[in-house]
Amino acid sequence: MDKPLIFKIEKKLDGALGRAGEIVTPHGTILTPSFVVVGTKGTVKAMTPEQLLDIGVQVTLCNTYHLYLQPGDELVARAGGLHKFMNWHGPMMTDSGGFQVFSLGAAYGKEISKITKPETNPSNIITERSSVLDGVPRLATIGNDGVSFRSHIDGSLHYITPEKSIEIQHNLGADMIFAFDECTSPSEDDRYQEEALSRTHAWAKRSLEYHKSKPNSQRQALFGIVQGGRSEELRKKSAQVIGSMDFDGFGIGGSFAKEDMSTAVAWCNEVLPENKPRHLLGIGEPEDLFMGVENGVDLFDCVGPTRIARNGMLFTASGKINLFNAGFVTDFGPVDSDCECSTCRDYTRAYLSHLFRAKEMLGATLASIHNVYFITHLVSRMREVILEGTFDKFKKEFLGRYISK
RNA sequence: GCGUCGGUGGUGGAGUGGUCUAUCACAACAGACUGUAAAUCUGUCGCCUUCGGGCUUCGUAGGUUCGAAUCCUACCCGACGCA
Repeated sequence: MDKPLIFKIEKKLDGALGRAGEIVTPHGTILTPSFVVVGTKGTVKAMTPEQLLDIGVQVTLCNTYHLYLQPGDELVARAGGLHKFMNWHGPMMTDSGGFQVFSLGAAYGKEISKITKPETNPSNIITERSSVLDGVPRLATIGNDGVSFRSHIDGSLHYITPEKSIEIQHNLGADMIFAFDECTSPSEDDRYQEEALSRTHAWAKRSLEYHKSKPNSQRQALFGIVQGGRSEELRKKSAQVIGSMDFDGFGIGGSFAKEDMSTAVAWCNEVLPENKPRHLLGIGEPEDLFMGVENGVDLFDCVGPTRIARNGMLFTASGKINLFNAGFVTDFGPVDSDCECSTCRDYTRAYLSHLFRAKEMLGATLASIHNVYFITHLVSRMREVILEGTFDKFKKEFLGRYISK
């Protein structure tokens, strides 16, 4: 390969931004749209890479910030790179640490995350930006040049700049890496959104320049990240600015109010170059995946399927179920009778219920296998129906049955 | 038989005269979780309620006291010790 990434569109959705295609990376080809399973610390929690392959997972995403702190990116490089270190030999992405600017900074200690609820508690609104919140020091503070992080593991102070993020990601060696960005909350005011956006753009440029100056740019693709909050003007401006830089692909970032998400994604993808892959960062509820695919997203990653699995919540064709609920104690049927995963084939709801109540770790594994299978196959099914020309029908059938809470 | 200690809500276990429906933990019952500080977090957890409150509980039965899970007496039950 003379380029780190080749993207081809096979078929577009009529009258919409959606498309099916493929991304060729040094570690294999990803058929898109595709769901990227998150393995933050170099492991998809509770699962082995063999299980991921059995399920049909095509690509994983690990985190720069976490691996930099532990075990350290230089150690991973000495181990021969992250693919070898964690025994995942397929396509891999790393996030830049940009999300931790948000989750350990402005969002620290507040009930805000990727999706901000409209009825959010007033005390969660971000009113000031000091490094101390109610007497508790935040773990991240933002400067124009980079971000100071306090390690959540041992409290030590670290400073990450766009160049540092890329350097770490070069040491980790993923096929697709991300520019360092600042994710903002929708509750920030317009002035702050604008200020943060210009910082993200400046950081994107620095990330790209540093990346291009290194030989790793021959084998690692760099994605720029579009921000801009809920403003159409800022989203489109960001898509324009980031889209015009020489990135190999693009991420769409931000923390959304649920009802803003589809418009924000559409604004970005109307402007972003069509011939490069787009990744919607951190989104993974079934209804959101349909929205994203329809609006031209090729890749999604999300901690949801694995996190909720570990907490006993499983996807089914008719909605999520909580295995802790009393009714499942004696339910000897499969988790989802329509599902073909090994958990549904070989185990019952009653057994999983027992494992969770007994705090047995196999419960987390079996539940994760199911949820990852469910979401992975949902998205790959979306690809198939785009190719078959029956996306709308499939969407209607699925969402007609699936009750989201 | 005598003696000692002890019997508290589903469980363990605090509390030893008023602020006690009774700390806390577990269990149970529900809820949340979207680029993972997450095998985590939150709520409920005697009965009734028009959500203001009302009623009933600390082995059983009496008693002392303005007031008892807390003090006294008897009984029942358990553990240990001595016969």
